[in-house]
Amino acid sequence: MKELLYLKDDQLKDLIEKIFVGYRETFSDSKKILDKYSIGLAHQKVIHLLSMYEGISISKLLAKLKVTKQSLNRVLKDLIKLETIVFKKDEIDTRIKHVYLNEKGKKIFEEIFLLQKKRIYNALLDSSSEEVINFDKVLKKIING
Amino acid sequence: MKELLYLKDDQLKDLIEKIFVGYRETFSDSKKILDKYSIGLAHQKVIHLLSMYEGISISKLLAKLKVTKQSLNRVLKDLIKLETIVFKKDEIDTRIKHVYLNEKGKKIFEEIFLLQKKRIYNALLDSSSEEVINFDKVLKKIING
DNA sequence: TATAATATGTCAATATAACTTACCTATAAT
DNA sequence: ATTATAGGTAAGTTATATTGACATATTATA
Repeated sequence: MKELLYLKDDQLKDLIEKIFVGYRETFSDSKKILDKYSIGLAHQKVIHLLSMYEGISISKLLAKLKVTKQSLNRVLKDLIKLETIVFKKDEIDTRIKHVYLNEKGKKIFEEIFLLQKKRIYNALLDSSSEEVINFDKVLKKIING
Repeated sequence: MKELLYLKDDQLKDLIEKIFVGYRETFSDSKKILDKYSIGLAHQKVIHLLSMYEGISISKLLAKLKVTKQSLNRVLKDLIKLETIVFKKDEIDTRIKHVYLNEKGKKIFEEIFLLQKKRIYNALLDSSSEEVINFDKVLKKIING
């Protein structure tokens, strides 16, 4: 057991609180835009992933979100009603559905993202490239358990 | 506008996804313990803060959690029923209530924390002290907007 | 070809955590 | 005396998720 300060319980508690607050703040900046379209955090996350992974399949979306089919389906139905997403069947395996943002969906994502990214952008702008790289590195290690 | 790679939209999107996943994973490791005591994520967060800030007042808890009184009250009632917390009136201003974990509360927190901290601990153990310091630094900047 | 596995959809019921609006008491500060 | 602060509560609602069960279409495999 190393005796490093940052491996002590108090520091770990502090980091855990920061991870929570960081997440909460990062996903609350765009609330006004979500309200404008009568959607919520769950929809924002899906739109975000659709923007990152164009044509992602339903099962891969599920794996990334770690929610149930039923839960995702509600969100997708809302997004269809809002006319923001389209589906395309896989040409080889027609069981697979690929999901895409259409033009309206992309526009709404950009509105959300414009607000959401500000916080991160400013934090990174105010940091050295090494700080940023290390932030990313440690976060990745946390994720990969 | 700097032309740094990590300030590009794709990288910002990637970081935002990581912040979400990092949070979700960090707060899901202890689910089994929560189930054991029939409590949820909201209770875990309160217990966590009570462990960090012994004797914190209700209003300061509310400010840290950013939820409504009604929402916090439900959680506190559950924790009272579970016999994990106690209150002490402020000796000077008796309107203020200080909240503490009792022995049982502290024991349950340790059970939760033991599982939860593993992920963070291992990530930090696998990192240099500079990486950890930079992680903390950037996270703080994200929080402070 | 029959069977199993995969990808997706859906119904019903329930749980968790939060919200809004409104009103209340007690105490402290001005 | 009035206002502000700290906290509590009631009723109704919303957002997001769950479990369990069942259905369909398609692909892979024995």
